[in-house]
Amino acid sequence: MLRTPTTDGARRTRDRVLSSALELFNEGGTAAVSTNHVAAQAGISPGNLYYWFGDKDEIIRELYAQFVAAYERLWGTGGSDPDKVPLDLTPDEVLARLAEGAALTRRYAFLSRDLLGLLHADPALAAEYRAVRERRIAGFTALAHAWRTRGVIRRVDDQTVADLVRALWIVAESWLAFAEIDGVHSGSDHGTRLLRVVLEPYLTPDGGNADLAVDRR
Amino acid sequence: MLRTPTTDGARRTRDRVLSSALELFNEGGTAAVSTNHVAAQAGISPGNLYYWFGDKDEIIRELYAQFVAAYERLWGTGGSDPDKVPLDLTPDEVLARLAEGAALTRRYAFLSRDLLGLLHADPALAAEYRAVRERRIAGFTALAHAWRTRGVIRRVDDQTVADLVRALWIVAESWLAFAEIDGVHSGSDHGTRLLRVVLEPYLTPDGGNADLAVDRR
DNA sequence: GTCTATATAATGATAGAC
DNA sequence: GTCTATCATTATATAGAC
Repeated sequence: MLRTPTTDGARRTRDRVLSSALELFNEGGTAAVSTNHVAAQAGISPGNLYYWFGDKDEIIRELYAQFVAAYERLWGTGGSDPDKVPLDLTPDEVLARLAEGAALTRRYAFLSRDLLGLLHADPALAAEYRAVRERRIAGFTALAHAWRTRGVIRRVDDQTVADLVRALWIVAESWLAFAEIDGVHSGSDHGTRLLRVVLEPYLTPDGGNADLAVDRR
Repeated sequence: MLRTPTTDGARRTRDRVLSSALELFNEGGTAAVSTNHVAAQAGISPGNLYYWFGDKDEIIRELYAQFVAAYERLWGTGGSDPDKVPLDLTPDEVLARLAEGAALTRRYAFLSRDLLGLLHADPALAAEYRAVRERRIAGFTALAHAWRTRGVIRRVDDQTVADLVRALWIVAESWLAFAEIDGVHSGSDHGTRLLRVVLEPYLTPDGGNADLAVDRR
């Protein structure tokens, strides 16, 4: 509150609305939080909020876009195409990134709880979600296929790969909300454990470094 | 509408409120549906609805209770204790029941989308959910341990069993809402496939009928 | 850009007649 | 039990002054 020198002391209001909304949504859920609440939290008038956003759904969409951007920054090659998952990632590296992703999931916790309902109610958000999901599922599927070729995972058929990726996706998007219900909780490694229990049995014992796989344990 | 001979033409109104609410919730989500909408759909006055239910949350809780009752009917022994999962079930039988459960999940589709958010907003519902979940997780965990003892599943440690059961739980509760987002859809076997891809690799090749396990494929 | 003031509508909920 | 009537409250959204 001491600094606002830039030409656009402007846009800072918009950002404050977003961060206020995020905070309130995480606490009370999107259904219980009104634009008035958000404006109050941001320290502006309700009218001002409507100068920056058309309605509540637009705020939600923007927060979702922030989440997606952060997530793709986490997974992307860092290069030109932000949608491509690097095909040279090892399972351990993937699990490490998933652990980092847990922090993001926590930061946008309301999405874990409310997103499915919001998608059902807001076609615009649903369209955005579908587009993102399609790209990312494709990226992970490509990685899984690369792993299969290199013998990192077992030689399961394409349908199994597709199902596996989807199961992992569901767990990755939902584990936090389920964990919250239990009250007190383990660190972000709880999510990682759940993902690992799904992925791990598909990994070959040797990680693709030998031709003969023998049953482990 | 031709028959209402019983002394309580009474209670039928309550049931109509519940079925109307279920229908509207499944269509539009709990957030978008008000008690007024439900009353209109049920063909009664808003005031009358409040004769039968204290508020909207009470209707939701009742619908959740219906869902739970139906689910426990599906999984119970049929005997005295409805909470116990029969320990002699085979994996195939479990998957078969899961397929049946998919129909239930579809019937109460709004729960797949809204439940996590509702739990966060309604402590009473959350308490009920936790109690139910604890019993059922315990039941499935007991079954998994029985399987492990009989060699139906591999000899993984307790933590892995716990994580596996939780991962399956998450997928079972969420797959439908995720599938809905994609638009058109496969039958209820899509959910079964996702559950199978998680469970299947933990099964032993011989289902516990031999002492030596050899790697399959 | 931001505020104040306000319009409009919907919501949850109650009181009392039938 | 059920309805009609009604209320206080809240929400979204806009208009216009500053």
